[in-house]
Amino acid sequence: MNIYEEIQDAVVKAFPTLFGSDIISDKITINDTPKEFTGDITLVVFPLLKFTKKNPEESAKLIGEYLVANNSKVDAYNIIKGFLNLSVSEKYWLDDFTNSYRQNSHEKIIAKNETVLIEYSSPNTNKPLHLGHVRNNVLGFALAGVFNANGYHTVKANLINDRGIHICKSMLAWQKFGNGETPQTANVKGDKLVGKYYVEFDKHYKQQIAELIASGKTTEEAEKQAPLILEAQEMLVKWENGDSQVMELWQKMNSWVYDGFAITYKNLGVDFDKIYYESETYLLGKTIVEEGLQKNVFYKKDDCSVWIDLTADGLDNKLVLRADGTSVYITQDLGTADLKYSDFKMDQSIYVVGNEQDYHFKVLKLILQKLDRPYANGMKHFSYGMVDLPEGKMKSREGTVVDADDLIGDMINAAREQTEVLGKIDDFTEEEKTALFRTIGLGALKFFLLRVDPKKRILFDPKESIDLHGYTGPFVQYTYARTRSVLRKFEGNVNADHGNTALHPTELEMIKLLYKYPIVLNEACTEMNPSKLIDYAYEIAKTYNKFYADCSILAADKEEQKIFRVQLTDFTGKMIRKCFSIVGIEVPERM
RNA sequence: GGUCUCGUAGUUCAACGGAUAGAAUAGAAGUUUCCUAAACUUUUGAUACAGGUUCGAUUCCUGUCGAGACCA
Repeated sequence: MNIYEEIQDAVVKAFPTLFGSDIISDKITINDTPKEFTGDITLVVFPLLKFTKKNPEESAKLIGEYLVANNSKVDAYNIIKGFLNLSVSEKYWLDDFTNSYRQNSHEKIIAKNETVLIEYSSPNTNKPLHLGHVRNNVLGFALAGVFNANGYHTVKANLINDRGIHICKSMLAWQKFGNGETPQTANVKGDKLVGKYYVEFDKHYKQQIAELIASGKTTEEAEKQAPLILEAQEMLVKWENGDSQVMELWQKMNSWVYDGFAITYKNLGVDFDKIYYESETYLLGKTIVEEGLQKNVFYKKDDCSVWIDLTADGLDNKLVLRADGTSVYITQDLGTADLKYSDFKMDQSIYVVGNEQDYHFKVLKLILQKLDRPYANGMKHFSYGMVDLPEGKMKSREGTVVDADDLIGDMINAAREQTEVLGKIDDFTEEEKTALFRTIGLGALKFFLLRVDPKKRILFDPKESIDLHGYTGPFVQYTYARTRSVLRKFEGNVNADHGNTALHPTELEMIKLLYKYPIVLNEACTEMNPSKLIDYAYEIAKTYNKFYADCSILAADKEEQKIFRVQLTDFTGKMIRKCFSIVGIEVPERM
């Protein structure tokens, strides 16, 4: 039990004796005391007045006196307006630090017997990954890390959209304009090559539309009748019928893309436990449609299309199978959901997908609930905001995207430039340097993407490079490197007894901050928000740097003081490393 | 047109309904015989607008204006 919970409990227990009435713990609001006031923990008294039947000051006084008298951890109290500020004894904080340091951890994570499946990334195989995917990947990986650190068994899944009309577009364009070009002959990554033909398709398609409009067609007619789109549709039909030539082309081009993706994933440092392919799951949904018709959850229109009426739930009628019997997106998702459950029997199934699909996932969950799927209630849409450019949304077709590989490369170069100017690592080998620049560049990128509330959209200006100073990954990494440097120079036993030295205010602040780790870790999980850990790691780094400036560590006056400060340094470094490792950011020993 | 998000310093982000709205960056001014100055210290600067609920509203409700997404 942490100190916040302990005080809350104590207040609940005190109520009958103090005021002759009961109180439920929900009514008790406990905050950290703002820095400008004396105290550590603040109890807001206003909500309790109904139960104390006394004025704020008197109620606060009684509670304060009780806590000081009955709880050895509470040293003193003061009252300002309706706020009861409690001071926790320095001994409590110090003892907690000492114990945690010995056990090398603050946490007592209880393994939960629950499986959480996290689906993220989920790319299309007709184009390379861009910044939007990078946010998805970084978030998905971090979220899995958060659940894992909280004791859940996690499965990271990637559902690859490897079929459909968009794939046929790039296949067709390559066939028509490619002259047999391959990643080897063109010397580009496979996903880049395929993406090039996707753009190529669109270029020619637009040209044909323009020609048709010039010859008197409406825009709508032109879009439907352009020869290229008709050919692509024909190719899709052939694909669905298993035409051997089309299948061969499809397999060849997809394998190029997978080779390219593998490189990008590796550079990003993300991975997966299970990969699903839509080409293997898209048919499964159709049997569920049959089932839904039998259960009268779905209904069939005269044209044989199948629908579900969700108006009673505040949504619309939604198509689940087209009149020609082909699947729509949601049909495939129904099938994949069943497959995931039969594979992993997960308790929670989290979809890391952009907020543009909020409606889609509401519908998906509702349908599966109506079909009595046991996993339906455990489905969650981790809905994150889009990454927008100053000009607006990124569009692959129009080439207005920030390419993932380019971005990673740019970040690593920026890290290289800034590091070399400082000249601190001239003794590094080339390999060590390369690894360091990668650590810093990716650290900056991931931190940038993770520091924001996932639900909010991010504005990214490619002209302004991602910062390496201030509230950034490298700032925290630098602080870690500092702690390591101190540890390298310290000659002595880190595990020696530090005694009970009087603490400098910044030291105390540091200990209190470190104390919060389990609370933050839990919060990041229940709120599904990795940015909580990012923010926490930053706070630790900031406070440590202040401590570093305020207090001399290795040249401390007394030996016990030195040992304490070295231990604080060690623990801080380990904490930074732990937080960062959970969300997928590396830390360097030197930088 | 319908549904759903979102409007906080010049800019990018914080703030379970709690105290004097925090950071970073940009701007101004400082800190290096000493553990890594990618650091530290000081300083300027914001809740779109109008109502309502509340002891208390950036937060909840209503309307206006503005941005975005989805559904046709």
